[in-house]
Amino acid sequence: MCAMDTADRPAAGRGPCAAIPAEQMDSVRQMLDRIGDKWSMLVIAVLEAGPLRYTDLQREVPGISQRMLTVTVRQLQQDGLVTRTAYAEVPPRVEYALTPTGRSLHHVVTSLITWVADHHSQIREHRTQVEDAGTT
Amino acid sequence: MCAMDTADRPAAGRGPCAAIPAEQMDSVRQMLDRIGDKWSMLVIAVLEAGPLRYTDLQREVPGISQRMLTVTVRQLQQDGLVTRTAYAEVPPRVEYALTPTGRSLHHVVTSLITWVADHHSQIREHRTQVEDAGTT
DNA sequence: CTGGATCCACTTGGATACTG
DNA sequence: CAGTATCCAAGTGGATCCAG
Repeated sequence: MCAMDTADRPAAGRGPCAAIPAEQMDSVRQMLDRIGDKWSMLVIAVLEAGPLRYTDLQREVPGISQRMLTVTVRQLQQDGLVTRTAYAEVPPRVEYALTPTGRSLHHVVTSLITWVADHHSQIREHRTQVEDAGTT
Repeated sequence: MCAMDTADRPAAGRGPCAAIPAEQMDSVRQMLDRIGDKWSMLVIAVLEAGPLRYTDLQREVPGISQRMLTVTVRQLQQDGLVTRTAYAEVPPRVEYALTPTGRSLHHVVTSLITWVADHHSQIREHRTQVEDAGTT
């Protein structure tokens, strides 16, 4: 897969499929601002196992504050990645679930988590090595 | 992986492998703070096509400021994702390239870009729909 | 050319308290 | 239970000037 088409390569002539088609560039950046923030990915990952209510969601994503949970799910809702279903019951119950679009993120989330699992120790190691090198 | 099985299920007790192993949870969050920031992914994506020098890098990532480019590449360097090679020439030349670890991110970057390409218009659409609904 | 350094606006995110 | 509102600290990121 060659990252979409080769519309134009104005920059240095670096082969047929240099990087991102540069039109996508901006879209990618925008979406990174959304799903690449501190919590969205985690919420999505957690919701992939099935719908969850507010409190459960907060418990499944350790460290998230009420504020950020609220903000995050509302954004994801606006983007059409999750749905919010409120049941008018005596103890209010609200359930969040992934939309098909949200579920389509599965592959991205999975590959990310897999990668992190494979490399995070290596990266932490390298980070301290660099610090130690400065001690010389 | 287990995060994708049994889509329907009561919310509460969700079994032993609900989503992320919860030890990974924190690692994933930390790494998201790194590679999920505004520019790292873009820089990595651009570098996948081959080494680039500072100025070229800045041109290939439209919108990035000098400061953020410097900050970003330095972080990626600390994490062992890119290398920085300075040539002691008359006009200083510095080249940045991916390390094997950095290259291992390829799959993540690719699936992300692909996903964005597939869904960003849909998301933008949904976002405006929500806004319009509020106008009612 | 390749940055480092500084100033500053804006955003993110946590803590807390309060509401339906 | 499921939020909302507010305050506040820290970080992000852009612009600009400066230096090797």
